[in-house]
Amino acid sequence: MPGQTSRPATITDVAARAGVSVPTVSRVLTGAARVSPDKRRLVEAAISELRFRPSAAARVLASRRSQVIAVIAGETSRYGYAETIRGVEEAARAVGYTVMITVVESADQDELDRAMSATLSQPIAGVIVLKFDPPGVAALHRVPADLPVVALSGVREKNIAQAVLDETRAAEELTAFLLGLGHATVHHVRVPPSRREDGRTTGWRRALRKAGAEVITPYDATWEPRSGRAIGHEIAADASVSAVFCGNDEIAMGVVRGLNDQGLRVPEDVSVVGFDNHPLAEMWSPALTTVEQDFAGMGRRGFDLLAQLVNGEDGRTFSSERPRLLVRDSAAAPAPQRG
Amino acid sequence: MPGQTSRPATITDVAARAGVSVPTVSRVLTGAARVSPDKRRLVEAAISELRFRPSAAARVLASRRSQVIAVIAGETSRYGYAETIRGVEEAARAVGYTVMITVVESADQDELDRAMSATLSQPIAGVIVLKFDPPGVAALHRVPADLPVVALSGVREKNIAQAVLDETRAAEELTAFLLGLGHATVHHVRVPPSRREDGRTTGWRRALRKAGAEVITPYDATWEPRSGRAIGHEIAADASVSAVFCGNDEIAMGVVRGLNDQGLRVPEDVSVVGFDNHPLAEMWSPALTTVEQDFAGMGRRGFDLLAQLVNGEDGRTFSSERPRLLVRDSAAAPAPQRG
DNA sequence: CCCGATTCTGAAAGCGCTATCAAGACCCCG
DNA sequence: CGGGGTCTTGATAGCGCTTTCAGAATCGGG
Repeated sequence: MPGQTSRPATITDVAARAGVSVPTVSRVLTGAARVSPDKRRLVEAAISELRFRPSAAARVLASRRSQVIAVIAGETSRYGYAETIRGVEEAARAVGYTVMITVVESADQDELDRAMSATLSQPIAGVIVLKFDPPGVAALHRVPADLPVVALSGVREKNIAQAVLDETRAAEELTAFLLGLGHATVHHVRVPPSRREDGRTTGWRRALRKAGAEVITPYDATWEPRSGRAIGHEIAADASVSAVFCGNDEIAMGVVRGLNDQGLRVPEDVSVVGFDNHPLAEMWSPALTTVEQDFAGMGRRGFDLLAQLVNGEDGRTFSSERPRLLVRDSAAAPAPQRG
Repeated sequence: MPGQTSRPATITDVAARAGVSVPTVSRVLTGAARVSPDKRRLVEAAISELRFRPSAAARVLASRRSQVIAVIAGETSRYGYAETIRGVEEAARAVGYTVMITVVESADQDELDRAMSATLSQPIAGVIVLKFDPPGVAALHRVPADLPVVALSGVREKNIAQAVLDETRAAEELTAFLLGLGHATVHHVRVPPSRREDGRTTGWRRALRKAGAEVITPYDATWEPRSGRAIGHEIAADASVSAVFCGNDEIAMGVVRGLNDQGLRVPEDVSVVGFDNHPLAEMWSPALTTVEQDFAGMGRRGFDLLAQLVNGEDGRTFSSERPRLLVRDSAAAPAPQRG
């Protein structure tokens, strides 16, 4: 058996081995046209004997179709990002697609182009952009117009195919919940926003307005939990704060820790709620009241939407998911001595 | 300006526009051979005017070289996995490579082949396997022999290029630290192991043996923090437990929470240490004593190693990283009334 | 038993690029 | 001023597959 370890088998080898023509092998590969059962059997046998694996590069070149999609994101490691990507990958894998990951760290044009060009020159069927942060937003604008693209984010927008997680409504519900507990107002610690104002902040503001509560300028946190801790220290020094809505659970945990550092108890002295339902949120002491965000689900739907676009189906559709409020132990009625 | 929105420009279009031959354009693209400055300028102008972006598919087909690597992992979302992948992507992007992600959920051969074949038929330069769990190990065995491959894991092995994070030593140090605090022995809660015995368990056992301490059968946790909490409940009921070494920080947080649920304090009643230095470990109350694992660094080195292999350089090398012990507040001398 | 309709199959032509090779241009030195 | 380099360039031939397109084979109905 010569050629065992030599170069990988090509479609020509398979055709020769099976005693058929190259196009016939191609036909059984793609399933595009009918092939008689006996030839099909011969071809399949040859394929497995030769351990033939079609070259995606050649395939793409000839067919002008690809089974790869690119995911462009400003981050990959934090909870929301990682889960979203997991959802995309899962849905993609289920239908034989592979996903490429490209991280865009900066919104600067040149850096962006450099980071994206390697990926965009790959043969990809479409792009999914995680529009969670400024680099994501910038990346979205630089995707070539001829490529199908789906944006994933927390806020709806026009003229673009997207899957969204309705942050605004979730934030509004959560804030209203806090207000319902009797807090005069709710302070907000926001995570780095993707635009002038993210959905979480909008929802929070909206709930406050509806209730006629005072809207206090939000604190700005980074993605690092320790930035939340520092803000917790600030908040501890301000006796007017009785309830805090944090942009995500990790920041909320930092805030709680910062409050504890200063001898304040949650929820007895200050109520704190998070966002996302991070796996550790329920482990935290006190268990964090938060709102669940189905990132993986958004990722899956985003892929499904992209698949539709790739197949030339309608694309202006978008799917929104209803968030679920998780009432746990970190929020309670306000303490009389604060605020 | 016709063809503005029509099909993307090809190298032929560029050549025509610049008034040179196709190979000349190719030469400025690849930088493989010298081109006179004036022709180079012409070509570059044509490229940017036409917004030409070379087709990676055609390139791969003609040159038999690819700028894409595949990362195969059993997971993508948990801390260690996500960080490792982040490191790989970072190093890859720095030199113009793109990374493809493939998740292998099961170690079952058929499922594995199905999940991997989509990726392996892509034109990839090499593969990085996260050998953290059984699916990862199984995947490693099914990578075609002709493809450069690097394994990433916590334990060294022979005959394979790999980047490792020396878990065994780290676990040994951490266990020895606990023993040094005066604990008679240290209990272990292990995360799903990648083989008969993972490095963390080995290091723990080794430290115990060296100290002549009793080796108690480990508790088995899943990757879910809540499994740690359940184990915390078990541990609370066993008064002989005074120190617990958890396979990772997330499990440790679960264990601490489980202990708290039963009215036990950490570290006053029981000492608990984690592993990895998860971003929330220092936020936790008490701040978790743990050992830092530079997953991203391992990912970067893994990529560098793979790049060497791809370039035909020696590959048996492997880089190991020295873990760093982080002593915080979750471990203390044993309480006299327990154990 | 003939003819058009239906399957199935193979020859040939690319897909967009790189690799090879040989030809032309230019240089230097004896 | 001729011979042997060194550079730069273009013609040509694929890379491994899919896609026409047309021919061969089979079938059914009148």
